[in-house]
Amino acid sequence: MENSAENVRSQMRKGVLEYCILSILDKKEAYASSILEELKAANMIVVEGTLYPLLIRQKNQGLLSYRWEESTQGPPRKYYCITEKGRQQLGEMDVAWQEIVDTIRTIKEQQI
Amino acid sequence: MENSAENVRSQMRKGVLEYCILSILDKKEAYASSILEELKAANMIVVEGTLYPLLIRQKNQGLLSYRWEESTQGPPRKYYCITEKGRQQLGEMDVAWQEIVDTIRTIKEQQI
DNA sequence: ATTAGTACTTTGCGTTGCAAGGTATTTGAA
DNA sequence: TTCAAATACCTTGCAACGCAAAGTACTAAT
Repeated sequence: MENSAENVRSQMRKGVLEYCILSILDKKEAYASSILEELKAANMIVVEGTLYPLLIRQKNQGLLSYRWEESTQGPPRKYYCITEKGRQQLGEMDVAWQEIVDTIRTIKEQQI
Repeated sequence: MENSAENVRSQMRKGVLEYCILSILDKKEAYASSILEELKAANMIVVEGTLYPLLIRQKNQGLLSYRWEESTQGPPRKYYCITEKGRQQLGEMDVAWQEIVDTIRTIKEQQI
């Protein structure tokens, strides 16, 4: 129930994940498995059961769109790409993220 | 259902709040209302219904302890203070937070 | 035909933040 | 004395989110 170290990381990931997805798709379109790899490379471990529903949510909110593309090795892939509305939201998230970073710094800096 | 800007901030707060509380109490003991004020001053808006259960959770996990103290103006206050276990957890959170900040930077930096 | 690999999806659970409403104590004015 | 305002703590019900686990489907190679 209490894995401490890993649980701490898991909790902090909440809310930042959506921001990561939009940031990744802002660079270039990608399908779920490739997004998973990029997150893993950036040290942000996420599992399928987390990512897929998130992509669907963001699509339903109009932040993403997708198209199917055949693959030479396996089933077709669902390539997601960010929409105009998604870019707008990403802009808000950039601001929100900077605010949170500043907030933590403020709280920490008052230490003597 | 979708307040965008405010909702974005609310989501990002998740998981970081516990970190903020421990950081604040690592400096000096405090009671709920004063913690609320410090969070507000640091631009991290939180409401009572969020903070009280959180303090109780952290106390039940052994991260915090408390003592009652009379007030000259109003009902007695519950002063919380961080425990040794709480300091340990705070150390882990410091690491986890730095990792997340680095992760976001990594993802963002690859942009051209 | 069967297995392995890749990719997408769903279900059920526990945790968390929040809105809203509630309880209790003290002080000061009517 | 009584009532309102201020301060402080607590609880309930809801919705959102991450995750473990299990499921579906397509392709290629054995």
